[in-house]
Amino acid sequence: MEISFRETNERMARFEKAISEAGVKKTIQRLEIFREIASSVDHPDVETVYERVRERLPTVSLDTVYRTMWMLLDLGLISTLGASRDRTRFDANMENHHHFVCSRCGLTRDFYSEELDGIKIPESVKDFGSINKAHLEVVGICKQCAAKPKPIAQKEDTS
Amino acid sequence: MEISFRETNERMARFEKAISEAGVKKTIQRLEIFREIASSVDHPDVETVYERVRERLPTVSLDTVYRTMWMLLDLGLISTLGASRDRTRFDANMENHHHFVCSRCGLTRDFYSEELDGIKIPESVKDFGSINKAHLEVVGICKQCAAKPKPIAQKEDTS
DNA sequence: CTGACTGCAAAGGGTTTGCAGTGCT
DNA sequence: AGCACTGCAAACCCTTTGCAGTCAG
Repeated sequence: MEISFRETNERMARFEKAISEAGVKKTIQRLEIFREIASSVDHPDVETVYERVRERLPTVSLDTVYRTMWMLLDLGLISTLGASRDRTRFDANMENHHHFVCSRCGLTRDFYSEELDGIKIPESVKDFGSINKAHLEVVGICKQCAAKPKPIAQKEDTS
Repeated sequence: MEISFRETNERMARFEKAISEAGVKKTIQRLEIFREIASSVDHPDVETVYERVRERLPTVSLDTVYRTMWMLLDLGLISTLGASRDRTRFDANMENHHHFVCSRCGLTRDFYSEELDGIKIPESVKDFGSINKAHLEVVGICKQCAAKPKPIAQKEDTS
């Protein structure tokens, strides 16, 4: 499965715009890296993007892909799955529950809602596979982080 | 904020039961590591669990905490946040959407639902902080993994 | 032209593994 | 007593960083 031609084009246009507005240079590497992520549906990791881009641009280096991904994130052109957590975190709460996650510091808290537990998942999702559970991930800024000024252009930390 | 005394006790009872049913040894380390995660609300990472357990059990080693966490996961006593992904994965889809995630292989696919986009988040969640967005994470087993037999007692891979 | 960007190689940091000693059942 | 488990240290792998050459604006 591929992203539609039209959608890919729209994403590329957004890229051009963001790049020029941010005043950063438009290099072949950045273009190809963004084109790769913009045209894939599988949410690849850095290594995967690297391998795919290398087919067209054999000289790219892995660290350029890393640098570019964080840059694209800063420009708001892409996002990370799971609120950009780094280390694995664990949960001993085995009941049905949902999460509030702070996108700034990674703080995660449980909340409960019977209404949400009974949520209706579209039939089409079953095309992907069998469903075990579902939970809502609410992303925001926790009170503690809101009190502090936002760090400028840095990878959000997860302390 | 702490987990209630009653709830912690229930979790400890589940631990005893699972440990003996699995026929693995009940060591001080495992007990204290599970007690720690079972009584915390903040979904700590391995390092954090390590530091906290070390206050009571100064000789535990970091690798024992790692080994124990994976064991608890195998026993179904805990789970990981964000479907146990390891490396960071990226998403160029900036529209409102939701995810289906295979807990076996990490395959992730988008799906859309206007009904879900308009979901009602409990007022109480605002006590944690401001809300930017929310999306449903549906966890299951993808068709490809369902066709293969499940690997025995291994950390799920995310290829 | 000139500073931002890339590629390389080396460093850094989190996680895993082999092994000998320890302790649970 | 036997064997699983722990602690230690080294290995491993993913990610970041310093630097000199290169290239977009």
